[in-house]
Amino acid sequence: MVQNDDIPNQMLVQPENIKEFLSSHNINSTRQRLAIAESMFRTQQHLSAENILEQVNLNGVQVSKATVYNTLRLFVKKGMLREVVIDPLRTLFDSNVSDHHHILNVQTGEIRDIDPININLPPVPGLGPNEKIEGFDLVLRVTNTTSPSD
Amino acid sequence: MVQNDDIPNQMLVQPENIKEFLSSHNINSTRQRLAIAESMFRTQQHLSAENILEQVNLNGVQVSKATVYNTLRLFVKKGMLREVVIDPLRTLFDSNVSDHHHILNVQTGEIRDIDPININLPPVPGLGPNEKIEGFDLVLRVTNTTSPSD
DNA sequence: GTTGGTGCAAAGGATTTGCATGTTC
DNA sequence: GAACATGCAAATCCTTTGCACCAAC
Repeated sequence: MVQNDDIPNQMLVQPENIKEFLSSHNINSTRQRLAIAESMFRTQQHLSAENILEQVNLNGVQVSKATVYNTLRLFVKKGMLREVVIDPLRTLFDSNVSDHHHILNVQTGEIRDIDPININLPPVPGLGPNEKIEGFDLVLRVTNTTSPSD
Repeated sequence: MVQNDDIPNQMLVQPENIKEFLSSHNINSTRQRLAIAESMFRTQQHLSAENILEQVNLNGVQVSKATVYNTLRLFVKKGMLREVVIDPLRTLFDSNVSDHHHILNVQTGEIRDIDPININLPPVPGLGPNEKIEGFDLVLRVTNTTSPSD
């Protein structure tokens, strides 16, 4: 039950800790995985495989796209990463695996995390007799009211 | 401005009405569009382009996949169809364009519509000063409590 | 015959697969 | 050297683009 009120930087893994972060999840450290993990867990963002590849390359590490995908999938399987289905064009990966929801700015395309909103769902009409609610994904669509110039 | 107050089964378009349904949305009828519209609007489902192609082919109409995609996009643009981003593998199209949300059965993969839930969102913490909530997408993840055998 | 609309083959892009290579015992 | 783990080229699959064809005037 690791839940912070101010989640911000707790999720961020310091570079020197990445090796043990991987090993604590039963993942062998390799050059490629370290580079990918560093890009992924250093900042709290929603990144595509393409984004990760760019960052890794900027750090001077040579990795193939296939490896980026396979590694991100591995991280998801190990519970270190969460897959986010918002953008129909690509899968995004979220290093925040705690319970939370998302804000999508439909103008800028920006996606941000928000703390779990305390919603008590009213009785859901269409629920089958044998179905139990496991959780819910919520995406708030927002627009800019004014030009963000001031 | 064609909009019904009680949308439920009104969305289902009878085959003989499909032509005028299209023309009322300023869409010319063609063999391909009629076939696609028939498959899409006859039943209330969430269908992928692939699904539509299968149905159209079953009805003995020859249409290319590109045309299926382009036609579905056209229908979305005209407000006849809604794009649903839930499945990371493919885009789904929902013939229910009224305000509503979705149930995803994580075991079966089934997606169903539910009526708009009357949620009053508490003040959202991470909202920017210039951002206004336009709406929200809600996906309830459900599981089967018992085997659905009885 | 020119203009605009329509359908689709081919291109493009995201993701996965299968295999070659490296590592461990 | 057998068994397993790892990385990536090539394959696959979803979706879009660009252009050929057709109809209306």
